[in-house]
Amino acid sequence: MEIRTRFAPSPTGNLHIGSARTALFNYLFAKKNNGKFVLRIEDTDIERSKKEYEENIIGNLKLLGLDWDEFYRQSERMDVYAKYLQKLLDEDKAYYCFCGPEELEAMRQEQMSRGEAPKYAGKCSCISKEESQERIKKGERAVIRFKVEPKIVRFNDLIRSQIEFDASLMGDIVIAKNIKTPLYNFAVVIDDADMGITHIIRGEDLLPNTPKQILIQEALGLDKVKYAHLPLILGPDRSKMSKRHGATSIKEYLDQGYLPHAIINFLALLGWNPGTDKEIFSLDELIKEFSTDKIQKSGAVFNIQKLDSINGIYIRRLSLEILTDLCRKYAPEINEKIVSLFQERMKKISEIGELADFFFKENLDYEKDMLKWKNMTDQEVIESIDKSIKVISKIKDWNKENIEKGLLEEAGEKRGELLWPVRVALSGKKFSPPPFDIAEILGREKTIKRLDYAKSLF
RNA sequence: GGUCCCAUCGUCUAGGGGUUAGGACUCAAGAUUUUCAAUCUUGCAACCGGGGUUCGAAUCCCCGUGGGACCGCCA
Repeated sequence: MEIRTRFAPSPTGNLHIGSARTALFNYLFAKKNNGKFVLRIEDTDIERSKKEYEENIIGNLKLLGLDWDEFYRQSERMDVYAKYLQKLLDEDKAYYCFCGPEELEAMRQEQMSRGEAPKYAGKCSCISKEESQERIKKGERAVIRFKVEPKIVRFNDLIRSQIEFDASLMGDIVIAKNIKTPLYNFAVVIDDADMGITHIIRGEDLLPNTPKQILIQEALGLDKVKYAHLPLILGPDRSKMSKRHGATSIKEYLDQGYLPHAIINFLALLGWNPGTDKEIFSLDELIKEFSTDKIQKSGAVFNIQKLDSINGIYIRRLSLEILTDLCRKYAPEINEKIVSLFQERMKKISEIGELADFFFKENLDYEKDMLKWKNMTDQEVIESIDKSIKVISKIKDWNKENIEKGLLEEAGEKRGELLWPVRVALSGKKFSPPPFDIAEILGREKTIKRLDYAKSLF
């Protein structure tokens, strides 16, 4: 039988880092098994669903390389849900509930205060079909509740093995606001069956929904599905990662200059491992190596330093041409020559702006004391700069090899004393690529101009 | 509070009865550099606690403890 997985986000926000990993695992599992990966937009909540979020999710999924084989939108399938809803109603497996929100809330509070699990007591379950039809006709508002059978629901989770819930603790659940507006727990079950989904891979936060969905599935006589509940991605305080922990959407990381492949690689390692020491994987390699029994049971803290480190590796592997292209987003005037100086210094592409800014500034702004190597005196710095200017003026073929050769010869044993002031004069920074490389790109004229300026500070 | 899930360095993890408990990130030191980065070498650093089972437990079992998720007419 063909393996079919799905990623089913609701378009109520940009693609979340945790959702992206869920999508990735679904994708990997499907591809690994020569199956299909389905993307389904869960937009039954028209209030909260926004087109822009759907576009963000779709766009970022594509950027990450997680292409889907089939696409669905729940809002376009309302008639399907209505059909099944009616079936449940007809078979007395669901009923209309006329209880108002206030009434329900009061009941909840009371139960909570008694230390009980809040659940609907089933007040409206005995209203006859005729009566409820009449009341609805009269315009009374009613939701549809599913009759939850009080039994132990057991299922096998690919990651956690046997799990069981006592359904008698749940109460009858609301599955639709009305016949035309189904709710999450109902719509998923219909869709997963309808779309032939064989494996549901999703976040652990949905574990408590599973027994409800299984019960609905059984009531409708639909095919069973296999489950795999992924551990959550955690913030530094070990709670579910959320906005207060920092950036949570893929877009924010992309904007900061993290590479899609690096993000994928990092995400894969968050809660999964290949069982070997290998850590750098292409998407294809991940497909090859992926297996659910290597998925971790406990949550994984999102460690930005690890992401930085992986991103650095990917940046260093990029061709200069591609990297330069990417850098232009942050520094439009940049060229390959300059980028080459920073390729091994970047953790993320966005850093290029600050790293290379001194190439584009007319005047550098730095403390004059920065020009001093160790405890040089003012006089020594001036002499040192003079020497450098002299050497630089005489260089015939202007390239870094010759500049280096000339300066090094002049420096003799005292490299720091000669080279440090040049570095600062040319870059205005303490940390920079070698001054020879900078000088070469700057050109003789600008190089001397900057050295003159440095001298003028004294 | 109820239900469910989880537990190896600070973090991500390997290891599933006998290991000097391994790797990666971070951090520190060294080599290389005039600096930073990159690279290489070295180092610091962990089996939540208590009981069992066993010749032997990080590993199996039980009980604690700790952490988390969920308890919507959201998904």
